[in-house]
Amino acid sequence: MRGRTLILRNTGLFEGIEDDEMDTMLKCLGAFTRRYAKDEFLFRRGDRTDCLGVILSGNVLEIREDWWGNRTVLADVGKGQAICTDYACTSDVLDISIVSTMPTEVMYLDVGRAANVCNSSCEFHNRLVKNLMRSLARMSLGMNRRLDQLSKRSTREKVCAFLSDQARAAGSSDFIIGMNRQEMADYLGVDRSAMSTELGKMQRDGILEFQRNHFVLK
Amino acid sequence: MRGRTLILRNTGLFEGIEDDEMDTMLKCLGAFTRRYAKDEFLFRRGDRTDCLGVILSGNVLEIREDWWGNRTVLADVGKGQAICTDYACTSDVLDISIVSTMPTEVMYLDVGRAANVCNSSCEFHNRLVKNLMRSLARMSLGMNRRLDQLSKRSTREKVCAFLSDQARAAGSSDFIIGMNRQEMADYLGVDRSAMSTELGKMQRDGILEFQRNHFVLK
DNA sequence: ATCAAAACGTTGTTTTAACAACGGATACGA
DNA sequence: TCGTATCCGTTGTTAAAACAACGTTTTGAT
Repeated sequence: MRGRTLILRNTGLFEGIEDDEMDTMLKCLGAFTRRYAKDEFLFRRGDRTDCLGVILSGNVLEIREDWWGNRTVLADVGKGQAICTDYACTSDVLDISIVSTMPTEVMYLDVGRAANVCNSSCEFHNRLVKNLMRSLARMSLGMNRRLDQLSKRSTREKVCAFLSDQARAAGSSDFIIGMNRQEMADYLGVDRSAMSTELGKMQRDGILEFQRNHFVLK
Repeated sequence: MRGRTLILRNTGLFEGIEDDEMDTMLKCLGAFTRRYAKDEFLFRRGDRTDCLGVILSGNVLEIREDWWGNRTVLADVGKGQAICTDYACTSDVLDISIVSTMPTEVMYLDVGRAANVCNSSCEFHNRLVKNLMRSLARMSLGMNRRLDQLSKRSTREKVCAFLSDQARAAGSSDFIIGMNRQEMADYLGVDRSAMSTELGKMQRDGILEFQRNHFVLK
């Protein structure tokens, strides 16, 4: 149970809650774990759930399928990350499917119970609710920034928005990014070589300087 | 106060809470209102707030500015809609500014208080917390869908993703959309005429049919 | 120190989308 | 009913991004 505690902490849901309170909390949340084989569906489009899941081990993919059956991998979720948080909070029907890519163990926590003050001595309940809200809000803020980047029309605009956010996150106009060019291009939905060319132009235009992953905005 | 009640209900935060309980709730949330003139800043980048705001009257814009000063209007927020929900929940510094476009009245609610069980008889507290979480999660789901659309490379893929979502929302492959072509194109970040051409091709390819705003996916 | 693989930037070519302009259809008010 | 404004689709043109291929630099393991 010690290993699990560490993984659960990674989700940010249990910040401010002592280790020795965790077991109580988990009971209070109706926690249970489930194992999946490789290539097993955890959820299919159309399902509902009141529980969010924390990946204890293994790996899953979130997949969306459009009307004509075209599939998109929305996210690659690994150890210590959560799934279904949004759906559990809204009680909405899932419009995605979730499938394992390897043997996977998931701990489920009932969100409905989290939002109800339980009868027992859960003075940490408020804390958990705040953590959950903060987690939801953080996701939302992150997506907002991503939307701002992706909604830009040109490669240059996307790059500008992306680098501005990186600079703000780093707290400086002089910073290092944790992605290589290919990852950055995929993230922005553009071609790697086209982006490389654009970065070159921007440097020549004098609005930034860079070598490899080290950028300075001007 | 009656008019306000109706507007506040529109936010979805007070679902399941009776009208005569509202005033108690509002006190409990430290509610207060503030008026702004036209072109006044409600918040500037770098500010913090513990309160979400509900627009009682008027209109505001959410604006993001990148490192080089390029401005983007992220959202146009009107009566009955909320601002700063995410920032209030995370206590993060705002990375956007919010400015009024006309005389505007805003009611602020302290999110921190919402997540704490108060001493008085607020049995509706849990309800409010659930509503707030649901609201956050709904925003998140909506943004996820939008991201799925915008992250597509080609116009056709974007249109496919968009129409699939519309169909799912309508619960049928035969549906009517509430946007005109220009709005739809802006939403997907593409050119209107290019999109129109693409829609024509898709119809010729037999994967959908449409007249005006009436679509049928095949 | 050497080698192989990965990462990056550059160039030329092809494909795609943006842009501009226009005509027909539709909606709406006078 | 007429006239006007809006909406929509189409076409030809221009601009931009994707694509493919390649040489250099960097990285990391042996």
